[in-house]
Order: sequence, then structure tokens, then C-alpha cells
Amino acid sequence: MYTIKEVADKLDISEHTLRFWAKSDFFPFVKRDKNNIRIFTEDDLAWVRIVKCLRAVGTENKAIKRYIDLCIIGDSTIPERYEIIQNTKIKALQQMKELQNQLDLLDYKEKFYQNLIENNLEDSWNPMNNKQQEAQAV
Amino acid sequence: MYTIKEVADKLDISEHTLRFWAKSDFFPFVKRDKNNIRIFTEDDLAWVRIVKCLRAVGTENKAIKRYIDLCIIGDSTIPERYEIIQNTKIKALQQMKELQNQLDLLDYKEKFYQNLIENNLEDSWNPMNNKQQEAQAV
DNA sequence: GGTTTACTTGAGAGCTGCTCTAATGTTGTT
DNA sequence: AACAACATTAGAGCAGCTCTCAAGTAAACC
Repeated sequence: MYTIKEVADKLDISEHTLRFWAKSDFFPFVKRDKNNIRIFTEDDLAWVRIVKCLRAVGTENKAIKRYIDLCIIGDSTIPERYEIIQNTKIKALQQMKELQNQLDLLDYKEKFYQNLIENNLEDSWNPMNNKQQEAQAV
Repeated sequence: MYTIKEVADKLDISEHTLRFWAKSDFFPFVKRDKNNIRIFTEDDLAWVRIVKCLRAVGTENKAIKRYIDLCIIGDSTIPERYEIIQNTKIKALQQMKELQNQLDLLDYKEKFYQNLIENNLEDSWNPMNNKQQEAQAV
């Protein structure tokens, strides 16, 4: 049993965001205690993890709400939910690839600056240096 | 030499975003033709790629502007730029890990639904099914 | 028992980073 | 001349937080 702050700490999501998600009806099963305070169970945590996951791969909040509504409807929507998860996975894999590309560029840049520093060179690529610009193989 | 539309197509960034970035002074070296139309050179493309890269790993636009300003200042800022790239790389690697975690969860979910479908089971985890809920090992 | 401290709540303002629309302009084609 | 196809800017609109505030509860201390 967790308060919203404990969930925030445990899952590394800001309290603000959790409240925003709560207001967006992302946690329809979370109960309140007699003082109206949200009490998250372990099952609720799993639910929050899914929401975080969908969000993390760029799923729009409207689409997340749709997924949640499908869960509420029940077993008849399992095929559609399965499809959503599959498509989300595909999206995540594409993001992985894209992130790797960016990492490669950062690697290149890192070595570029390393070389400049070690050899006390100037940044001939920078257009501000009024020199012949060398094409940068990215 | 590319128009903004050609850059948009080539680098898979929307024209709108490119204009927004341009208005944010992210492309200080892009020249205009006699009709005030932006003409991107190959060097400008490399520049846009760096901006896209920084943006893709979540760098705030203010911090991107800072990096650009450092480039404009010149060689004296190379150490600071090197540091920025290094930190950005670290951030990107963390995101890689996080994305892998989300992928693992999606994998788990995919198999979970697969099993439900293949065996015609109900979704006993869903709190809407008023059953004993099985803990979900995530 | 009253006050302080530490939490919670919701409403709503503010911020970032796009995203889109509208008005205007140039160029080239029919 | 009219139209299509592109470019420009200003500025409105939107998603998704992010933060502030006022108000409420509850345990802990004087």
C-alpha cells in the first residue's frame, strides 16, 4: 500500500505527473482512504508501470486512455489490446534504432572534440572560423 | 543547397519544427537568397543534425541555444562543448537503458496477451474482473 | 489542548515545444 | 492574366506537464 509520494519515489515519476495522470482517469482502480487520500496497491503499481511505459515510448495520452478503457470493458477487447502492445513494441524498437543513431553521432562528436583538445587544434568546422570548411562526415 | 522543405524531407523533421528552431536562433549561419528564402548548405545540414540529436535525447532548447552560442564564441569554448557532448552521451545511454526496460515490459505484456488469446483465458489480472488478482511479475 | 510539522487534496496558472493557420510574396506555367 | 507551387512571418492553439496556492488531516511536540 503506497501513497502517491511513495509511488512517485518508487517508480521515478513526479508527484505532479501522477496527479495529472490521475486527473486524466489513468488510474480508475485506485481507492481512497477515509481522508480521500489515494492508496495504491501492488496491482495499482503494475498499472502505473504500464502507463509509464506507454508514455515513455511516446504514446499520446488520449491513446493511453483508450487502452485503459479497453481494459475496463473487459476480455472482449483482449485482441485489440494485444495489437496495441505489438504496435507500441514496434514503435519502441524504432526509437531504439534512432537513439542508437544519435549515440553514434555523439560518439563522433566526442572524438572530434577530443582530437581538437589533444592536438590543440582549432575548430575548423565551425563556420565562425572563416576558413575553408571541411565537410563533416556524420 | 537545400530549401527548408528539402531539409525537412532529408532529415525527417517537420518544416514547422525547422522554422520554429530557426526562429529560436538555432541556425545562425543559414543564408538567404535574394527572395529571403533560406538556403541550407551541406555544412548547415550537419548543424541541423546536431540540433536534432541534442533535441532527440531531451536537451532543453535553452541548453541547445547555449551550445550554439558556445560554437559562435569560438575555440576557447571547446572544452565546455566537449563536456556538454559527454554529458549528453551519458544521458542518451541512460535513455537507452530505460527504453530497454520498457521494451522488456512490452515483451512481457505481449506474451501475456498471447497466452490469453491462445488459451482462450480471461484477463484475471484486470481489476474489473472481480476475481482474486494474481500479482503481475513485471 | 494548542501549535507546529508533514503530509494530502484539487483548482488553476504558467511553461515548453511544437503545430497549425492565415496573410503575404515570388516564381514559373498555361 | 491567372493559377499553382513554393517560400516567408506573426501569432493562435495545443499537449503534457510543472508549479503554486489554499485548504484539509494527522501525528508530534511544548
